[in-house]
Amino acid sequence: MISTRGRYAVRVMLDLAENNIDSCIPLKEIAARQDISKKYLEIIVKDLVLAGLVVGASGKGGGYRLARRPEEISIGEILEHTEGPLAPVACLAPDAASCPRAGACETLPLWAEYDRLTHDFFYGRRLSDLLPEKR
Amino acid sequence: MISTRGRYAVRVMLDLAENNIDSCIPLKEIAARQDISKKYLEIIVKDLVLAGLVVGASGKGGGYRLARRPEEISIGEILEHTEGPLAPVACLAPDAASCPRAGACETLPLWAEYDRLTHDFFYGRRLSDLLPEKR
DNA sequence: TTATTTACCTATCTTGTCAATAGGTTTTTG
DNA sequence: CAAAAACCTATTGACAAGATAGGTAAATAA
Repeated sequence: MISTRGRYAVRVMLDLAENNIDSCIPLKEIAARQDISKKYLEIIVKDLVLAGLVVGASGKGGGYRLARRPEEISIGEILEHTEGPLAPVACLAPDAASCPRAGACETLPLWAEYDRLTHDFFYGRRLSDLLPEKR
Repeated sequence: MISTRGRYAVRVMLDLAENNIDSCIPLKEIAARQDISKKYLEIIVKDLVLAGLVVGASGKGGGYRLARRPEEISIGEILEHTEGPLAPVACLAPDAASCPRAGACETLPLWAEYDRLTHDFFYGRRLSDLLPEKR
């Protein structure tokens, strides 16, 4: 289940993509436009900055802007940096202590296949695909 | 993220499918074979009984058996009855108070598409597809 | 230079779910 | 009638989700 963190992150990124891509946009504006608590967004945007997806500028006239063009940002990236791994089961997460049953597990291939499906889906979509002109 | 409930449920169903499909198998045996706490499995199997996926028989010589043949049971059914809806985001869950933004939401179509993908994947797989002779 | 605006940082809180445990009651058969 | 099984209710501990609160540092416009 994709939580609000990931969903809000995508909405913030999309908001940045839609509103004057070159200048900085203060979080206050985004929060108002998206109707999300600014304080909560701060936590989420921090992850995006750390991931190198957006750039923040302090001080008056500051705000955030995309670090790359929307065509070069995949939804998968946004989700993994805010939600953690997209892996659908714990056994497939990168940090998973490998399960002792893994070798003989009859269900693991099923989860692995779904994992691939999920991964391909979200890394195959770019932020630009969500822009109004594309839809 | 698919939790242990759903994953254990699939393993129990598969265990039932592999071990003498017509007679009853006590949970004690399944728990030992799958190396899962019997007490925890009780909770999970209860959901499977309520869903009409397995049939329980009390008393000595009792146990559980599949209610239908493995070819007629989809993985999706098993998961939805033990985990709840497969919906990847809250806005798409059946009981969701419909979001006021839903009509204009630019990200909803993305989640909806992923929802379809997930649904089709798990309802397209049957328990029989996981049996060793199939793999 | 100073007030203002902004990002940035740390901590706390509440609620709910996950994963499991515990101890009992009822049902059925050998 | 005794054993073995399902079935039932309650509780627990740990952790994450979804925020909220209050402050510090940086940069600019006046």
